[in-house]
Amino acid sequence: MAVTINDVARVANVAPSTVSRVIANNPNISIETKERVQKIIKEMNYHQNVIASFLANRSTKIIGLVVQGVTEKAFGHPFMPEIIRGITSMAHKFGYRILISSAEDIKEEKELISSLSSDGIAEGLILTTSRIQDPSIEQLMKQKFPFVLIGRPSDSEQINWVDNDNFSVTYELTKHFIGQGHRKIAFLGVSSEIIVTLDRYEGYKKALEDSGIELEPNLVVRGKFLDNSGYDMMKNLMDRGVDLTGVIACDDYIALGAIKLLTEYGIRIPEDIAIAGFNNTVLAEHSIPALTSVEIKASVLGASAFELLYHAIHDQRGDFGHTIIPAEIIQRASSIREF
Amino acid sequence: MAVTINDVARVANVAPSTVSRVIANNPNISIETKERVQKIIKEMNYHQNVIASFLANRSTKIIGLVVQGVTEKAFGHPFMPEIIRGITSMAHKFGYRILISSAEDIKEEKELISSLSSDGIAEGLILTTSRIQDPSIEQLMKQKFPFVLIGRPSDSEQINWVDNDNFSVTYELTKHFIGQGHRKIAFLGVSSEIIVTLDRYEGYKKALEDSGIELEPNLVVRGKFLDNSGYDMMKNLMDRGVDLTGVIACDDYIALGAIKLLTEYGIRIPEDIAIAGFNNTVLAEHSIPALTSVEIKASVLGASAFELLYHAIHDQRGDFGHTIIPAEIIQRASSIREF
DNA sequence: CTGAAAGCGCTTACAG
DNA sequence: CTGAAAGCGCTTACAG
Repeated sequence: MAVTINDVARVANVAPSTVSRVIANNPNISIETKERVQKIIKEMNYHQNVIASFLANRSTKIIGLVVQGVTEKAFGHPFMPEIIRGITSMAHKFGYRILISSAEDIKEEKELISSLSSDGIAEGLILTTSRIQDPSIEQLMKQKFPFVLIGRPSDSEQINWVDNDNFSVTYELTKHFIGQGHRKIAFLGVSSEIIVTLDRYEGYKKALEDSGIELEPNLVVRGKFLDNSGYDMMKNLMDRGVDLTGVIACDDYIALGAIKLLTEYGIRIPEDIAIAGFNNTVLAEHSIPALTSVEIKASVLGASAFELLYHAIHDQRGDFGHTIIPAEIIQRASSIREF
Repeated sequence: MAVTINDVARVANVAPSTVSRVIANNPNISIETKERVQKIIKEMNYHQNVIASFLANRSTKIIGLVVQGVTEKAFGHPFMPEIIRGITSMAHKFGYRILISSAEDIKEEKELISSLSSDGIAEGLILTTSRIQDPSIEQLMKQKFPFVLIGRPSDSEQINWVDNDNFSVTYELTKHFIGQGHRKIAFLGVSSEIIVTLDRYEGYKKALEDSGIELEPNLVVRGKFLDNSGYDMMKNLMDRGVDLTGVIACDDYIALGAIKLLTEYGIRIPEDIAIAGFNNTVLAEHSIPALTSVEIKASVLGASAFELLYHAIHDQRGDFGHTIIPAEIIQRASSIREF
């Protein structure tokens, strides 16, 4: 039904191989036949069957992207589309396309990764979920299938990954609070499974330490990173009468929830309590007061992930790349007293 | 390098075709050979090369999804991931995967669609951009390539599409305002190219008409649907001294911008001016006051789009499906005086 | 129930 | 500069 290279060859009175060479822009083909064949290709409305050429070439120019699904709601988090955008735009430059799949739970994710890494479609994988001790990752390493993580894994040497400098930016952010006279600064949203939050927590701890402020355990609130639970976390702190003047939340959603609670309690921001979040979502600038946040440059993370993956696929050297994207504190009214 | 069907056949002492039948779960194969072959497949860690089977089968079980890129920022809009999620989860049930591509501008989008529709990878396409008079759409129709639009097109008969009942939900929303005594209701964000906004505008107009309220042209503000320009739109209205007590914005972002301006001007919401948005983004519930919005059920839109596409690919009948997903008004403090 | 053979549509040494 | 042939890894009538 669809017109093939053979149809074109017949009409053009050449061998199929010649048509193939014209398509591939092979240099040693006479300009006349080239033009003639090209004309006929146009006329016959021929389009290359990429699947067939994949098989012959053993190259698909497709990479797989695995994101989390419904359950964790991460797909709905504003930074995910940004990451995807970064990946696709960089991939496009290299002539690559993205096969996107989402997994609802760990089990599904494991199956997904297992098939994506062996069914011959994807040449490499980008994973957006970096948990502590992920079995899928070990599997990929064993298979020597090229992959890149967005988010530093716990055992980080023999793996390609991109991440922000979570430790140092949180250090800076904490210093920003301390510099304004805050001593009692809460830290919301540490989760022992999610490495980003642990890195941020370390930065927070170190900044306190360097400023001679003792870490107060009851200022540190555990909780799911992407949960909408900032309201409850903050309520819990306030209702327990914990003394504090500053709040650093591991995510804007958490910070926004906290702001909502504080507003309801008639507490002024930033006069009574200063607050900051992470990920610089649109929520941050729209918040009242506007929320200080950390711009993680999600699209740059995505683009860098693709670059690492590209090298992993094409360079035989077998070394591993780690790219650190500097995050940036965006100061807004919520954390600046003189605003 | 990778183990093939022939390797397995050799070890199992059967023909490659037998191995193929075992993999395909072909019924007429003896249980003994089946089990023996399956065992060897496991042992040798054989994985089917899907690309080869694509070629032999003439079926890829992949559909393409085209979204807008950087320029229009739509990819960053919270409903886009929701749509993608709906598509992927439904596709997963049918064993399909999604190849996602983003286009930065109309030209790129045209090229993208042209290659996706003819390179043999995707069996069908879902498009998220429905503009007035899209040349790509005409092209696809001419090629008879299966595709579905998310968002009703202007010439809607011979095309598969899914959409909300934008007219009637906006009618209801406007009635909700009128029911609370509002007569001067502004409408923000009509754009002549974007059909959704036109449909919503019609619903607004009809509700006014049915209530005997005359349409005031200077209460209707044009503007890009996804722009962050609600602040400016509202400022313009206020500075011109336009008399109003209600605002319906075609998108939450626009509504949020308007709220920000109103808050700065010391205008109380909803006491002085009531306001509502569309798309029920997380922003809406986090807003202060919480923003009345319209839940468009983006993931259901996505899922339905896949279902239509699946039929378009597999049913030969050549008829066209139109699915309308009822949107739902979520009443919150911003539009309810007695709250 | 199983095998030999042709075919899916392309690519690429090899020979001339 | 061009063609004939083998091959990429699978599938599927056809024959037995």
